Amino acid sequence: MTRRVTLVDVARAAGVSITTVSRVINAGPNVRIDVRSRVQAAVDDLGYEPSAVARSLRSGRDATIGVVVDSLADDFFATFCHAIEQTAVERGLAVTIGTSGRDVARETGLVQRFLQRQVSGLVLVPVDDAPGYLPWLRKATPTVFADRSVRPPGHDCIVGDDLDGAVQATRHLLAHGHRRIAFLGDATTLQTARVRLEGYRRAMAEAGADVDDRVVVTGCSEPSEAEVVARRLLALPDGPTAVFSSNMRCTTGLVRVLHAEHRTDVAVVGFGDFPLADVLSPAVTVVDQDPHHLGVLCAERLLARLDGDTADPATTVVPVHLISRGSGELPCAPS
Amino acid sequence: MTRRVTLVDVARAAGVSITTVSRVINAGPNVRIDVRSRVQAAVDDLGYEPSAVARSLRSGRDATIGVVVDSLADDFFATFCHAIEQTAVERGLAVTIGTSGRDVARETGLVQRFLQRQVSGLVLVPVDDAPGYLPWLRKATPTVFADRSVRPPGHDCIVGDDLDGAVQATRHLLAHGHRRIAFLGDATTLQTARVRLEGYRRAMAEAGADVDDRVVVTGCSEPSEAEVVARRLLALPDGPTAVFSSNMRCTTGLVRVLHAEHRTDVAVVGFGDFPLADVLSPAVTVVDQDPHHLGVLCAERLLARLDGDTADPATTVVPVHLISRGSGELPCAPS
DNA sequence: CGGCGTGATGAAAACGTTACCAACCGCAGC
DNA sequence: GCTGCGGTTGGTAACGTTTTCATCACGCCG
Repeated sequence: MTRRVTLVDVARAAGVSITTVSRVINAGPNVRIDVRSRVQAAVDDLGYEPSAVARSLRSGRDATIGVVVDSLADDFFATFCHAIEQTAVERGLAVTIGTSGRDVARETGLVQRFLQRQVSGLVLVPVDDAPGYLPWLRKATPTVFADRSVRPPGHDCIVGDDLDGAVQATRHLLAHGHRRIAFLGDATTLQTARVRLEGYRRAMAEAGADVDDRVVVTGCSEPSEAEVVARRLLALPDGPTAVFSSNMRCTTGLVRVLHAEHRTDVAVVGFGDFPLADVLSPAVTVVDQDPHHLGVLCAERLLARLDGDTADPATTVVPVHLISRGSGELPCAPS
Repeated sequence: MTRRVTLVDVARAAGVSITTVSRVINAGPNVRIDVRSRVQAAVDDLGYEPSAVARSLRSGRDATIGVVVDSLADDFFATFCHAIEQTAVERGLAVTIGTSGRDVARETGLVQRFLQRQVSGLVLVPVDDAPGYLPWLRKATPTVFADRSVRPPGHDCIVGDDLDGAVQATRHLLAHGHRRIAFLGDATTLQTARVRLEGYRRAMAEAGADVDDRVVVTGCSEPSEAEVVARRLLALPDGPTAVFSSNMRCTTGLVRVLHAEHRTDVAVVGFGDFPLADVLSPAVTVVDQDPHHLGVLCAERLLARLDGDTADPATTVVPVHLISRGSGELPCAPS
């Protein structure tokens, strides 16, 4: 276990002071060309690598951004994180990722640990609308909330247009003659789930269609739960002729059941695109959120803040758009 | 911008020395009960949070593990990372993720930066078999190589049984009467691609089946490339009756083309499971690698090393198994 | 010829923590 | 009463870097 090579070692080898070495490392000015090369030689020779930790301590900021998402096993969040990593690494920032599993306590713990780490910035997908850690980060660390916004206002948030997306999806099904449209969604403690339900109800009301609460199901957070619910819905005597599945996990569960039961008569629009949605039979019509774009926007906003952008924090609503592929255009079967 | 609360502040508030505060924070022994509570009160009062950076500098180790994968947008690696994060966070370790994009230079750069950060350990999916940075980390930082092994030996590697998986897949197709079996794979600079091709050739030879090099295609790293190749293969006058697609990206491209051209006569076995593979028509037979399990194994091996396990580094080969779903069991059409 | 900017260099003080060592107290044993 | 010891404390030196400030040599201008 050999000791780490430090500035002191390099300085000694080059016969200069550590200050000079530091200047060379950081391409600072005011170093004679011959000294510079002598130091550089010593650096290469000894295999010196600067200690990011010491730098962080000295500067008070870690060149890292912290990201908290629900889960990395979810294609949406994985793509989102990928976009952030891509954007951040270009700027020399590392990305530390934590998964909350939609658990408030875990999320809070992760944020706390990121702050202890003195990360330069945070990108958070909050489980709760009003996270308890909000006071902890007031002004201290630039933070961008993603996918779900937080209260009170005064924070940067970048979210998809959940309301409009849900309205579009529901209208689309209505336009194809459906009236008995089921809603499948996550727990309404989640903002996205709540807003999408609201959009669904709004579009239904607007069209004068009755909403039968028996076919409005919330609380499905895993595909397996969605499967159970989907089976139940399809087995109803006066079952729905169409389903608006308000998130990707529900959609995969639903699609799996439809496929297993060979039900090609039920129309489906899902919120959130997913790989191979176009290869299913029928291909699945979805409202696309573009997680990659969302990630890029979050990273860029954060980088701007790190660069000193002091504009008022704002909530950016990213438009979503419907991709017709077949499942959403199935006509309403005459009863 | 208020200054950070440090040990000094707490010490002053509690009327003790920073040493004592440090002891209280770390639940150290030899502190009188009343002093302990007085300090604790000051900590709570001032909202003191220990600086992870200072701790890292002092201890010489950052409570972080670095992970480098090809891409987070790939379901395999995303699930893999998720498993690592889950396992690591239980032990109080943060996870910093970098994506190499299968670029050796980027991979090397990421490793270098992780080392500068003095991460406690590394989990790497190496692009190259003999990474140039190997000497840099000799003994310094516990490292586990995942998915692809490295030379020379002497490192912990945890890989799937690519050879056996490829043999299984090819035999499976042979067993269903196919002789003209195409191979679709990534660039052979990648170990996995190379070994899987070897497994394919071995199984073909073993069965006495000819390998027509026109239907052996490597170099497809993206679904879009695989699509182009798949179209070409299917258009051949004496096209293959079956395809062994040696990675998930190829499989999605291939499946997309088969679906678009309504070719349900071509048998397919893919290497690497993917979401909804069971919902396609026909459902896709795959060799499953279980990325989650792989991630857990990597994390556990690394944690063991951090705990001082000094057993000889070893390469663990995780068995893979074939999941029959339909596409691999299509019989060979009589010509 | 002397004052003086200017460019190159070094010394030393942070950053916030932990760990070693010394100091101190009270009490038991001789 | 003195020694020794265990339980508590505090002082201080690291950890490796950046940054401020001082120093010094040099050449230019008045």
